[in-house]
Amino acid sequence: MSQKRERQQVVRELVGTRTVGSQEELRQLLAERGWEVTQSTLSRDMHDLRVARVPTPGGVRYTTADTSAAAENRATLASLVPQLFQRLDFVRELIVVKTVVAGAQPISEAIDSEGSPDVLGTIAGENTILIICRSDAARERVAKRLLALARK
Amino acid sequence: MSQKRERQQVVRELVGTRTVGSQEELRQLLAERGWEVTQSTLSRDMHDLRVARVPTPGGVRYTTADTSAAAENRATLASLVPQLFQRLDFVRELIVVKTVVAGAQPISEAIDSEGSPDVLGTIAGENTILIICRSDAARERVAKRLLALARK
DNA sequence: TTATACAATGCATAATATTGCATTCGAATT
DNA sequence: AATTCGAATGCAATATTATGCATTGTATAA
Repeated sequence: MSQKRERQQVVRELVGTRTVGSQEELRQLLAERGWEVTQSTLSRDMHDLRVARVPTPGGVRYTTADTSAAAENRATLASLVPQLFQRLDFVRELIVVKTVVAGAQPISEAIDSEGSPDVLGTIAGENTILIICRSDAARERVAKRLLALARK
Repeated sequence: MSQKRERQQVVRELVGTRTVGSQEELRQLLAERGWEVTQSTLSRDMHDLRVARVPTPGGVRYTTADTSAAAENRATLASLVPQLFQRLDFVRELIVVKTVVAGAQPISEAIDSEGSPDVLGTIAGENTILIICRSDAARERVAKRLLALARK
Protein backbone atom coordinates (compact mmCIF):
# COMPACT_ATOMS: atom_id res chain seq x y z
CA MET A 1 0.00 0.00 0.00
CA SER A 2 2.44 2.64 -1.02
CA GLN A 3 -0.38 4.45 -2.65
CA LYS A 4 -0.12 6.50 0.47
CA ARG A 5 3.23 8.07 -0.29
CA GLU A 6 2.15 9.01 -3.76
CA ARG A 7 -1.13 10.40 -2.61
CA GLN A 8 0.47 12.45 0.12
CA GLN A 9 2.85 13.89 -2.40
CA VAL A 10 -0.10 14.95 -4.51
CA VAL A 11 -1.68 16.44 -1.43
CA ARG A 12 1.50 18.42 -0.86
CA GLU A 13 1.41 19.75 -4.37
CA LEU A 14 -2.24 20.62 -4.32
CA VAL A 15 -1.99 22.38 -1.01
CA GLY A 16 1.05 24.26 -2.21
CA THR A 17 -0.49 25.19 -5.53
CA ARG A 18 -4.20 25.69 -5.15
CA THR A 19 -6.21 27.37 -2.47
CA VAL A 20 -7.66 24.52 -0.51
CA GLY A 21 -10.27 25.54 2.02
CA SER A 22 -11.39 22.24 3.48
CA GLN A 23 -10.55 18.58 3.51
CA GLU A 24 -13.71 17.89 1.58
CA GLU A 25 -12.57 20.27 -1.12
CA LEU A 26 -9.23 18.55 -1.19
CA ARG A 27 -10.98 15.21 -1.49
CA GLN A 28 -12.71 16.40 -4.63
CA LEU A 29 -9.51 17.71 -6.16
CA LEU A 30 -7.90 14.35 -5.52
CA ALA A 31 -10.89 12.53 -6.95
CA GLU A 32 -10.56 14.50 -10.18
CA ARG A 33 -7.03 13.21 -10.32
CA GLY A 34 -8.01 9.62 -9.76
CA TRP A 35 -7.41 9.36 -6.04
CA GLU A 36 -10.56 8.09 -4.38
CA VAL A 37 -10.27 8.36 -0.64
CA THR A 38 -12.46 9.60 2.15
CA GLN A 39 -12.06 12.76 4.10
CA SER A 40 -10.98 10.66 7.10
CA THR A 41 -7.90 9.57 5.27
CA LEU A 42 -7.14 13.13 4.32
CA SER A 43 -7.41 14.21 7.90
CA ARG A 44 -4.72 11.65 8.64
CA ASP A 45 -2.64 12.78 5.69
CA MET A 46 -2.82 16.36 6.82
CA HIS A 47 -1.55 15.26 10.16
CA ASP A 48 1.28 13.23 8.69
CA LEU A 49 2.35 16.08 6.46
CA ARG A 50 1.87 18.67 9.17
CA VAL A 51 -0.26 20.75 6.90
CA ALA A 52 -1.40 23.77 8.84
CA ARG A 53 -4.83 25.28 8.69
CA VAL A 54 -4.59 29.04 8.69
CA PRO A 55 -7.36 31.61 8.72
CA THR A 56 -7.10 34.28 6.03
CA PRO A 57 -9.18 37.33 5.24
CA GLY A 58 -11.11 35.36 2.66
CA GLY A 59 -11.76 32.27 4.73
CA VAL A 60 -9.62 29.39 5.87
CA ARG A 61 -6.95 27.68 3.84
CA TYR A 62 -4.34 25.02 4.24
CA THR A 63 -0.66 25.53 3.91
CA THR A 64 2.30 23.29 4.34
CA ALA A 65 3.90 24.07 7.68
CA ASP A 66 7.55 24.74 8.21
CA THR A 67 9.09 21.33 8.68
CA SER A 68 11.54 22.24 11.38
CA ALA A 69 12.71 18.69 11.00
CA ALA A 70 15.38 20.46 9.00
CA ALA A 71 17.59 19.63 11.93
CA GLU A 72 18.33 16.30 10.38
CA ASN A 73 21.70 14.69 10.33
CA ARG A 74 23.79 14.21 7.27
CA ALA A 75 21.40 12.38 5.09
CA THR A 76 21.10 11.31 1.51
CA LEU A 77 19.34 13.31 -1.13
CA ALA A 78 16.77 10.57 -1.31
CA SER A 79 15.83 11.02 2.31
CA LEU A 80 16.06 14.80 2.34
CA VAL A 81 14.29 15.77 -0.82
CA PRO A 82 10.89 14.25 -0.09
CA GLN A 83 10.86 16.15 3.19
CA LEU A 84 12.24 19.53 2.25
CA PHE A 85 11.80 19.99 -1.46
CA GLN A 86 9.08 22.32 -2.63
CA ARG A 87 9.61 23.10 -6.27
CA LEU A 88 12.21 23.67 -8.91
CA ASP A 89 12.79 25.84 -11.91
CA PHE A 90 15.64 26.41 -14.30
CA VAL A 91 17.13 28.49 -17.04
CA ARG A 92 20.07 27.48 -19.21
CA GLU A 93 22.52 25.63 -16.98
CA LEU A 94 21.10 26.96 -13.75
CA ILE A 95 18.59 25.26 -11.48
CA VAL A 96 16.80 27.09 -8.72
CA VAL A 97 15.40 24.81 -6.05
CA LYS A 98 12.86 26.05 -3.55
CA THR A 99 12.69 24.28 -0.22
CA VAL A 100 10.92 24.72 3.07
CA VAL A 101 12.55 27.22 5.39
CA ALA A 102 15.98 26.03 6.50
CA GLY A 103 15.83 23.25 3.97
CA ALA A 104 18.28 24.68 1.47
CA GLN A 105 21.46 24.09 3.43
CA PRO A 106 21.10 20.35 4.03
CA ILE A 107 19.99 19.58 0.49
CA SER A 108 22.75 21.69 -0.90
CA GLU A 109 25.31 19.83 1.17
CA ALA A 110 23.91 16.50 0.10
CA ILE A 111 24.22 17.50 -3.54
CA ASP A 112 27.78 18.70 -3.06
CA SER A 113 28.78 15.54 -1.30
CA GLU A 114 27.72 13.44 -4.23
CA GLY A 115 30.42 14.99 -6.33
CA SER A 116 28.51 14.67 -9.55
CA PRO A 117 30.37 15.75 -12.68
CA ASP A 118 27.15 17.39 -13.84
CA VAL A 119 27.32 19.89 -11.02
CA LEU A 120 29.87 22.66 -10.85
CA GLY A 121 28.63 23.78 -7.50
CA THR A 122 25.74 24.95 -5.39
CA ILE A 123 24.90 28.00 -3.36
CA ALA A 124 22.31 27.82 -0.63
CA GLY A 125 20.31 30.58 0.97
CA GLU A 126 17.67 29.90 3.54
CA ASN A 127 15.06 28.29 1.35
CA THR A 128 16.62 28.57 -2.08
CA ILE A 129 19.43 26.68 -3.74
CA LEU A 130 21.20 27.67 -6.90
CA ILE A 131 22.77 24.74 -8.70
CA ILE A 132 25.23 25.55 -11.41
CA CYS A 133 25.44 22.71 -13.90
CA ARG A 134 28.06 21.98 -16.52
CA SER A 135 25.71 22.14 -19.49
CA ASP A 136 22.12 22.16 -20.56
CA ALA A 137 22.17 18.40 -20.78
CA ALA A 138 23.66 18.14 -17.33
CA ARG A 139 21.05 20.50 -16.01
CA GLU A 140 18.35 18.31 -17.49
CA ARG A 141 19.73 15.20 -15.82
CA VAL A 142 20.02 16.85 -12.45
CA ALA A 143 16.58 18.40 -12.56
CA LYS A 144 15.02 15.13 -13.61
CA ARG A 145 16.71 13.32 -10.79
CA LEU A 146 15.53 15.80 -8.16
CA LEU A 147 11.97 15.70 -9.41
CA ALA A 148 12.01 11.93 -9.35
CA LEU A 149 13.23 11.92 -5.78
CA ALA A 150 10.62 14.45 -4.76
CA ARG A 151 7.81 12.35 -6.16
CA LYS A 152 8.58 9.26 -4.10
CA MET B 1 -14.78 48.09 23.39
CA SER B 2 -11.06 47.97 23.22
CA GLN B 3 -11.18 44.98 25.48
CA LYS B 4 -10.73 43.21 22.24
CA ARG B 5 -7.26 44.48 21.52
CA GLU B 6 -6.07 43.62 24.99
CA ARG B 7 -7.60 40.19 24.91
CA GLN B 8 -6.14 39.41 21.52
CA GLN B 9 -2.78 40.45 22.82
CA VAL B 10 -3.15 37.96 25.66
CA VAL B 11 -4.22 35.33 23.17
CA ARG B 12 -1.06 35.98 21.21
CA GLU B 13 1.05 35.53 24.29
CA LEU B 14 -0.69 32.39 25.42
CA VAL B 15 -0.48 30.79 22.04
CA GLY B 16 3.15 31.71 21.79
CA THR B 17 3.98 30.51 25.28
CA ARG B 18 1.83 27.55 26.16
CA THR B 19 0.77 24.55 24.17
CA VAL B 20 -2.80 25.31 23.27
CA GLY B 21 -4.65 22.43 21.71
CA SER B 22 -8.14 23.81 21.23
CA GLN B 23 -10.14 26.98 21.46
CA GLU B 24 -11.93 25.57 24.46
CA GLU B 25 -8.62 25.08 26.21
CA LEU B 26 -7.65 28.61 25.33
CA ARG B 27 -10.96 29.83 26.70
CA GLN B 28 -10.15 28.30 30.07
CA LEU B 29 -6.67 29.79 30.14
CA LEU B 30 -8.19 33.19 29.46
CA ALA B 31 -10.84 32.67 32.12
CA GLU B 32 -8.14 31.99 34.70
CA ARG B 33 -6.75 35.37 33.76
CA GLY B 34 -10.04 37.16 34.09
CA TRP B 35 -11.11 37.19 30.47
CA GLU B 36 -14.54 35.65 30.24
CA VAL B 37 -15.48 35.07 26.63
CA THR B 38 -17.01 32.27 24.65
CA GLN B 39 -15.39 29.98 22.16
CA SER B 40 -17.18 31.87 19.40
CA THR B 41 -15.25 34.98 20.19
CA LEU B 42 -12.01 33.07 20.26
CA SER B 43 -12.74 31.56 16.89
CA ARG B 44 -13.01 35.09 15.62
CA ASP B 45 -9.88 36.16 17.42
CA MET B 46 -7.93 33.30 15.93
CA HIS B 47 -9.07 34.41 12.55
CA ASP B 48 -8.14 38.03 13.17
CA LEU B 49 -4.73 37.07 14.44
CA ARG B 50 -4.18 34.48 11.72
CA VAL B 51 -3.29 31.90 14.31
CA ALA B 52 -2.59 28.66 12.51
CA ARG B 53 -3.68 25.23 13.66
CA VAL B 54 -0.95 22.75 12.98
CA PRO B 55 -0.96 19.01 13.57
CA THR B 56 1.98 17.69 15.57
CA PRO B 57 3.02 14.17 16.53
CA GLY B 58 1.31 14.59 19.88
CA GLY B 59 -1.91 16.09 18.62
CA VAL B 60 -2.92 19.48 17.32
CA ARG B 61 -1.70 22.85 18.52
CA TYR B 62 -1.97 26.49 17.65
CA THR B 63 0.87 28.70 16.60
CA THR B 64 1.27 32.25 15.40
CA ALA B 65 4.31 32.19 13.18
CA ASP B 66 3.62 30.75 9.78
CA THR B 67 4.95 31.44 6.35
CA SER B 68 1.88 32.82 4.66
CA ALA B 69 1.10 35.20 7.48
CA ALA B 70 4.73 36.21 7.62
CA ALA B 71 4.66 36.83 3.91
CA GLU B 72 1.73 39.14 4.29
CA ASN B 73 3.38 41.11 7.04
CA ARG B 74 6.61 41.46 5.15
CA ALA B 75 7.61 44.90 3.99
CA THR B 76 7.12 45.74 0.35
CA LEU B 77 9.88 46.20 -2.15
CA ALA B 78 8.77 49.75 -2.62
CA SER B 79 9.40 50.56 1.01
CA LEU B 80 12.64 48.62 1.28
CA VAL B 81 14.53 49.44 -1.88
CA PRO B 82 14.84 53.21 -1.44
CA GLN B 83 16.38 52.56 1.97
CA LEU B 84 18.71 49.68 1.28
CA PHE B 85 19.53 49.56 -2.40
CA GLN B 86 22.93 50.70 -3.61
CA ARG B 87 23.54 49.54 -7.13
CA LEU B 88 22.89 46.77 -9.58
CA ASP B 89 24.56 44.95 -12.43
CA PHE B 90 23.65 42.00 -14.60
CA VAL B 91 24.71 39.44 -17.15
CA ARG B 92 22.40 37.23 -19.16
CA GLU B 93 19.56 36.24 -16.87
CA LEU B 94 21.38 37.07 -13.68
CA ILE B 95 21.14 40.25 -11.67
CA VAL B 96 23.51 41.12 -8.87
CA VAL B 97 22.17 43.68 -6.46
CA LYS B 98 24.36 45.50 -4.00
CA THR B 99 22.75 46.79 -0.85
CA VAL B 100 23.83 48.40 2.37
CA VAL B 101 25.13 45.97 4.96
CA ALA B 102 22.40 43.61 6.15
CA GLY B 103 20.10 44.87 3.46
CA ALA B 104 20.26 41.84 1.22
CA GLN B 105 18.10 39.52 3.27
CA PRO B 106 14.99 41.69 3.57
CA ILE B 107 15.02 42.79 -0.05
CA SER B 108 15.55 39.23 -1.13
CA GLU B 109 12.58 38.07 0.89
CA ALA B 110 10.44 40.84 -0.48
CA ILE B 111 11.28 39.80 -4.01
CA ASP B 112 10.55 36.17 -3.27
CA SER B 113 7.25 36.95 -1.67
CA GLU B 114 6.05 38.72 -4.78
CA GLY B 115 6.14 35.44 -6.60
CA SER B 116 6.90 37.04 -9.93
CA PRO B 117 7.04 34.65 -12.87
CA ASP B 118 10.08 36.55 -14.07
CA VAL B 119 12.07 35.44 -11.07
CA LEU B 120 13.18 31.85 -10.55
CA GLY B 121 14.64 32.66 -7.19
CA THR B 122 17.05 34.77 -5.21
CA ILE B 123 19.98 34.10 -2.99
CA ALA B 124 21.10 36.65 -0.46
CA GLY B 125 24.41 37.17 1.25
CA GLU B 126 25.04 40.04 3.59
CA ASN B 127 25.01 42.90 1.14
CA THR B 128 24.66 41.12 -2.17
CA ILE B 129 21.71 39.47 -3.82
CA LEU B 130 21.78 37.18 -6.80
CA ILE B 131 18.51 37.18 -8.70
CA ILE B 132 18.00 34.41 -11.21
CA CYS B 133 15.53 35.44 -13.90
CA ARG B 134 13.64 33.34 -16.39
CA SER B 135 15.05 35.03 -19.46
CA ASP B 136 16.89 38.04 -20.72
CA ALA B 137 13.62 39.85 -21.19
CA ALA B 138 12.58 38.98 -17.68
CA ARG B 139 15.89 40.19 -16.34
CA GLU B 140 15.37 43.48 -18.12
CA ARG B 141 11.95 43.96 -16.59
CA VAL B 142 13.13 43.13 -13.11
CA ALA B 143 16.19 45.35 -13.29
CA LYS B 144 14.17 48.24 -14.65
CA ARG B 145 11.67 47.88 -11.86
CA LEU B 146 14.32 47.85 -9.15
CA LEU B 147 16.03 50.89 -10.57
CA ALA B 148 12.76 52.73 -10.78
CA LEU B 149 11.99 51.94 -7.16
CA ALA B 150 15.44 53.00 -6.09
CA ARG B 151 15.08 56.38 -7.72
CA LYS B 152 11.98 57.33 -5.81
C1' DT C 1 -28.91 63.26 27.88
C1' DT C 2 -30.79 60.96 23.84
C1' DA C 3 -30.53 59.20 19.38
C1' DT C 4 -27.81 56.81 15.97
C1' DA C 5 -24.59 53.85 13.94
C1' DC C 6 -21.73 50.24 14.16
C1' DA C 7 -18.50 47.09 16.42
C1' DA C 8 -18.39 43.20 19.56
C1' DT C 9 -20.41 39.24 21.59
C1' DG C 10 -23.32 35.30 22.85
C1' DC C 11 -26.36 31.68 21.53
C1' DA C 12 -27.73 28.08 18.79
C1' DT C 13 -26.55 25.45 15.01
C1' DA C 14 -24.15 24.37 10.87
C1' DA C 15 -19.82 23.05 8.96
C1' DT C 16 -15.45 20.63 9.47
C1' DA C 17 -12.15 17.70 11.42
C1' DT C 18 -10.71 13.80 14.33
C1' DT C 19 -10.84 9.17 16.06
C1' DG C 20 -12.19 4.32 17.84
C1' DC C 21 -13.18 0.20 15.81
C1' DA C 22 -13.82 -3.21 12.33
C1' DT C 23 -12.30 -4.47 7.88
C1' DT C 24 -9.41 -4.73 3.96
C1' DC C 25 -5.11 -4.70 1.67
C1' DG C 26 -0.14 -5.99 0.88
C1' DA C 27 4.08 -7.93 1.64
C1' DA C 28 6.63 -11.48 3.56
C1' DT C 29 6.92 -16.24 4.94
C1' DT C 30 6.05 -21.08 4.83
C1' DA D 1 -1.22 -20.84 -2.73
C1' DA D 2 -2.26 -20.21 2.01
C1' DT D 3 -1.16 -17.92 6.34
C1' DT D 4 -0.02 -14.18 9.04
C1' DC D 5 0.74 -9.56 10.66
C1' DG D 6 0.75 -4.83 10.56
C1' DA D 7 -0.31 -0.80 7.80
C1' DA D 8 -4.06 1.69 5.56
C1' DT D 9 -8.76 2.84 5.14
C1' DG D 10 -13.78 3.46 5.61
C1' DC D 11 -17.60 4.17 8.56
C1' DA D 12 -19.97 6.24 12.06
C1' DA D 13 -19.83 8.75 16.25
C1' DT D 14 -17.52 12.49 18.65
C1' DA D 15 -15.12 16.68 19.02
C1' DT D 16 -13.91 21.06 17.43
C1' DT D 17 -14.52 25.28 14.87
C1' DA D 18 -17.16 28.66 12.21
C1' DT D 19 -21.13 31.60 11.54
C1' DG D 20 -26.09 33.73 10.97
C1' DC D 21 -28.83 36.33 13.68
C1' DA D 22 -30.31 38.90 17.62
C1' DT D 23 -28.64 41.58 21.33
C1' DT D 24 -25.68 44.47 23.89
C1' DG D 25 -21.99 47.79 24.41
C1' DT D 26 -19.53 52.16 22.97
C1' DA D 27 -18.52 56.16 20.78
C1' DT D 28 -20.26 60.24 18.51
C1' DA D 29 -23.24 63.93 17.20
C1' DA D 30 -27.06 66.75 18.09
